[in-house]
Amino acid sequence: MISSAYVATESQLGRSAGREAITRPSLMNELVARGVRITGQRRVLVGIIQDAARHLDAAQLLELAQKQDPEIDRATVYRTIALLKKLGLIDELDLMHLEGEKHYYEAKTSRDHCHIACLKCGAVMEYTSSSFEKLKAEIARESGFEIRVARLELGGLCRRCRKSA
Amino acid sequence: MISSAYVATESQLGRSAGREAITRPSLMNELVARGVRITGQRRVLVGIIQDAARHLDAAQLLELAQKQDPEIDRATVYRTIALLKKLGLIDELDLMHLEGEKHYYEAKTSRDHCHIACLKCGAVMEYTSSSFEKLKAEIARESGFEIRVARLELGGLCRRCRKSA
DNA sequence: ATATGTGCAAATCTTTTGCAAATTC
DNA sequence: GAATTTGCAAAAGATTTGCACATAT
Repeated sequence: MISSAYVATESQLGRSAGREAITRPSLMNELVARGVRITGQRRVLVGIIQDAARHLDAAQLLELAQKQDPEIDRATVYRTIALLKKLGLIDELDLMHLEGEKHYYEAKTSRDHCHIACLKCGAVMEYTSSSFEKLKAEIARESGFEIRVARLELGGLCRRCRKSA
Repeated sequence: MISSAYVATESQLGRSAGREAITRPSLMNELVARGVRITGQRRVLVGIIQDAARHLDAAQLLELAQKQDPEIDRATVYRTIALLKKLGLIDELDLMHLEGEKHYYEAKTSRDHCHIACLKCGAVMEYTSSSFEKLKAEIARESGFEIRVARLELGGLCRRCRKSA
């Protein structure tokens, strides 16, 4: 079993100097702004996703949610994820399928960022870069597509695992 | 149900002038070179993946394989995919989960490329760019990761669907 | 009051696994 | 002949769905 160590983002570490700040708009506010009906379950689930220190999959989200409201059902979790995804408020990740076929979720950030997962220890690092923005613009221009979602995921060996190999 | 129209790659269209050529090394040769045991089933499956005009999921691969050898089993398909993936000979894609949670496979190309899927009609376009290579190099440098696999997938509206919208 | 969301349980879909028989080197 | 691979059938894991009841506006 792979450990789920988690390497903080540059921005979390305050090392994003020189780059635009990354913000995560309030999911609740977004829902209200779009006239989405607010239920107790949605409050709980959205709150957890918003404040999560790491990427959660549906099962983990359910587990955390049930600590606040034991009645919350698996189905509600999936339905809420589907809603947020449809509204473009969360991003879905695979993290290179490090642990089975789960999907992981995170509140959408103001700028797209990529995820690098260590194939050995499972550490996940986030990375933002203006080069990524440029690449997306280039692809949009040359392909004629209007890009709605972008997902860049990388797998490899983190610094520590490279050394110990 | 989303149609699975498929927009050819630049390279397939011969529009890759000015860029390095994209090649798909022979999977069979690679297997032999690595001393992998060659079975009838592997010959069939690898041949289909190699020559596929579009990205196939496990079920489609099974279906095509059974036309050549009705005895081939689902399990063998998955085991072969796992083998090829482990050896780094194929890439796995989600195509933004346009149709459920399937995974799609393709023989690895000499250069990484990204996939843009139309969220409306399901068309998939491939795109290669030196900017992508540069971005990967930048990420590797700044993150300290040794990158083994890269997957860039985009979702949006293709030119045609933008117009008809 | 009415449309919408929820829990429950069962169903679906994709992928994996144990094991005896078959195949490859 | 020994090690590996296969088919089969069953299991596992993730996600979805129908439906009667509950809830938000």
